[in-house]
Amino acid sequence: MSDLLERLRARGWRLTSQRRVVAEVLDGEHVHLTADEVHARATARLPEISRATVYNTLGELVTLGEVLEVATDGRAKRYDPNAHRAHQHLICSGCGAIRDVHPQGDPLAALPAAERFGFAVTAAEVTYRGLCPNCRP
Amino acid sequence: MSDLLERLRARGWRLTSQRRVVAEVLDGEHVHLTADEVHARATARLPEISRATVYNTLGELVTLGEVLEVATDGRAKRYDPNAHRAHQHLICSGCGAIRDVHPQGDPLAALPAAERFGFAVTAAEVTYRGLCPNCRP
DNA sequence: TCCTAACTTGGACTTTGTCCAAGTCAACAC
DNA sequence: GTGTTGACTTGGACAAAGTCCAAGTTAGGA
Repeated sequence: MSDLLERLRARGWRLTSQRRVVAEVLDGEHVHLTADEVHARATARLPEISRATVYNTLGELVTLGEVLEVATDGRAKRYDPNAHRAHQHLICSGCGAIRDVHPQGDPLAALPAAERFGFAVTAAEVTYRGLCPNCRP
Repeated sequence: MSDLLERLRARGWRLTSQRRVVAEVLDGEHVHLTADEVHARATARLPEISRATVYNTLGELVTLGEVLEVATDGRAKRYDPNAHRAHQHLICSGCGAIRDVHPQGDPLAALPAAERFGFAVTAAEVTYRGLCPNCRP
């Protein structure tokens, strides 16, 4: 976390209280908050922080590669701070819970050249879906 | 296509001109239109069709399993009529073009039991990203 | 301690999607 | 054919998620 703030400062980021709070809210494992959730939690620590700043800051963190944007369902985007360890997502179809997971092998390898249609393919995102222990029948 | 309309009729669907037009617009390979694009094309054939009907019809087709909803980017959902042949998607990071692709093996198999956290995992969606031939440097 | 470019703010605006009451019509029975 | 009826469609209001901007504030270097 403070690593993150250090890295950002090293890149010329101005370290405002708003940015610090957003970074703090995003700290942890299996964190996948929407922008609105980030704003709600940030507001608890810094009541006057605005929605626009939360969006700005999240966008900057994504651009800097410190946070991943995850579009799981066509509703609000979610923000995943675990950007420095490759992983995929497992989502409960019942309650929407999200876990980071680590499949074996490289998903990119499964796509043969003949199926690449001349694209320079650089990434593969996998979303696993199922029912979590609480939602199972 | 007429297969589709037959299947729907067999399931008790009332076959209105609006629904027929939406189904026609969605016909084809590598079709991944947004609801708005579907509406625009449907309007060309049936000028008085409403946005609400396009949304309703798309929702019904998804529920019936005839069309897949694809959330690729946190913007508008896209509708993929190729629901009866398992496939994944390859998206150009430059221009947004989408192709259906068929990776080798079953992506589900890559997720070990220890990484399933007690979930009953039933599906895996893979999104490959890269630059298409036109957008490559 | 001052200065200034960078940052933040609130509110207006856009895009995407949902909901509803009122009107229309496909399909079935006759 | 014709009538009937419940399913379907419509337009408009509404909601959620996100973007944009002009004006005000401030972190950090000089």
